[in-house]
Amino acid sequence: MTETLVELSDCVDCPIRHRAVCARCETDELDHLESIKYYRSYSAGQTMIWAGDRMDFVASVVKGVATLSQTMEDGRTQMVGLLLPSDFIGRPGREIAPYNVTAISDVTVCCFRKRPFENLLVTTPHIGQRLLEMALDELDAAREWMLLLGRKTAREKIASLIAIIARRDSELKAALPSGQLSVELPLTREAMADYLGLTLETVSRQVSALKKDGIIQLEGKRKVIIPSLETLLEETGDDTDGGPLI
Amino acid sequence: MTETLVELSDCVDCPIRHRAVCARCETDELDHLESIKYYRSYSAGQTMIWAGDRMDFVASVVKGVATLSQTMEDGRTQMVGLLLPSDFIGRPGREIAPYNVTAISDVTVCCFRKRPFENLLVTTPHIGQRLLEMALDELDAAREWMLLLGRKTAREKIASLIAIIARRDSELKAALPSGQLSVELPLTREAMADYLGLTLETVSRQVSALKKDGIIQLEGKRKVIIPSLETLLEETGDDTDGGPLI
DNA sequence: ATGGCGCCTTGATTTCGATCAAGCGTCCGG
DNA sequence: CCGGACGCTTGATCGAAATCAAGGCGCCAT
Repeated sequence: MTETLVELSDCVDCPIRHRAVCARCETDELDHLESIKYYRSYSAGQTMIWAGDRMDFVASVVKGVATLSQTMEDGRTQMVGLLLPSDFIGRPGREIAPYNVTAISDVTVCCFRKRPFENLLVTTPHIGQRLLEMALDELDAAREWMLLLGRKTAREKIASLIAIIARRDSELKAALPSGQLSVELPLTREAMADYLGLTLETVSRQVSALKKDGIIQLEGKRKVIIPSLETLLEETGDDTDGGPLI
Repeated sequence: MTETLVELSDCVDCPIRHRAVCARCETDELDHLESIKYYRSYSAGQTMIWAGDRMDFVASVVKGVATLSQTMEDGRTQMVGLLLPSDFIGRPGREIAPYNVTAISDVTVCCFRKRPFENLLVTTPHIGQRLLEMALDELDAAREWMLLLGRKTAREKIASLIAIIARRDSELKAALPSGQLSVELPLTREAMADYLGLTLETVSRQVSALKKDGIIQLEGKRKVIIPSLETLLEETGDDTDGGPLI
């Protein structure tokens, strides 16, 4: 479980160095972080944090995909966050976790003990600044998501999800999103349903429908080929220009 | 429109002084803010900012209620934020407004020119710290809202909305929320529908149903009397203990 | 190899909320 | 005083997604 962590023990070589909460830190600030950090790994399917748990750390996702979700007593669950490498877990000043965090694939996180991290937040403004930026980005994403949940049809929801994943994939690889591109869905049908506020049956049906209509092609259950991003975007219901919001 | 603003020209006497973005500022920091601020008023129903507009200011709501909303080409709209006194409008570093901001009642805002405000953000950490706190609070609210939009029934949505407004009302007045309490809905049925991802007809029907079932009483169209908060909370679908999340 | 399990698909039916439609009360301006 | 706009309610019908149900495929462990 805690296998080859030697390879990522050094902040300078960290794969998420430029996007995570530490992105703006100078070398000496990194040294402080280095001294309070430790790695932890979880295997696919494992619950990393239960809602209601006391949390004595905050963390950055280094590798893998995790979800943030809420569950009602009768079992209805809604995903409220999708955590990818460089995303932040936890909230400074908060004792009790309000959501479940679940590893969707094998996940490695870089943890900071909460108290020392909170102190750093006061002393090194670069961390707070970056954290604010990340929180505002998440807020934007949450609001786009709210439009999806409240007003989009099942088909539009599926198309939007595929587009969202494709977009993030392509900005990760810095690949130009023209022509035919393909995406590996990191989610099961059930997780997609929890993301979109649907049932897994509806997800399955709508994926099949998009395939039948030639909007997407499937390779196995998880790999999606997008012949034309244009066409896919038309199915999302969003503004067609898709101009990047600044 | 810009009538009696003399009365709120001084930060020290400001009604939102202790909750807004300036909450943590020292007297000298307030002086800086004072020098770049100006008030603006809007009347009920007026659109304050259009999505796509260039924004050269950020602002705090001082008085009244406004909404943040997104609209799709075909007219479907989803509210993504409800702005009450002390809430913040705009994002440092952003040029273009991504959402519509609409005054629901007569609204007064305290504006800061964007560039000077961004400079203050770097020089006075208290503002950035408070802004981070507010952003994280909004993120929590957005996530609760996502559960509502994705998984709750129409009846649960209505009950939740009334509970949310009642909660905020009572913490504003610091009134103890025991026994019978009453709430003035600041929203039309249509605005409630946009908040909840419903149609206005469904909102109307479910409000009537809650009334018929004795969960709430109505005084006029807008004033809601809650005989038992307990009973109302049972209708929201949320965890019954309702423990305050820290 | 075989049985079981996890993940997914597809079909039949039901249901909740959307849509279409009519009408009520209040406020406001002519 | 009247007409109309606005906000709201209620009824009838429709439809999209949920629910109920069955079965397929790939994979692992016995």
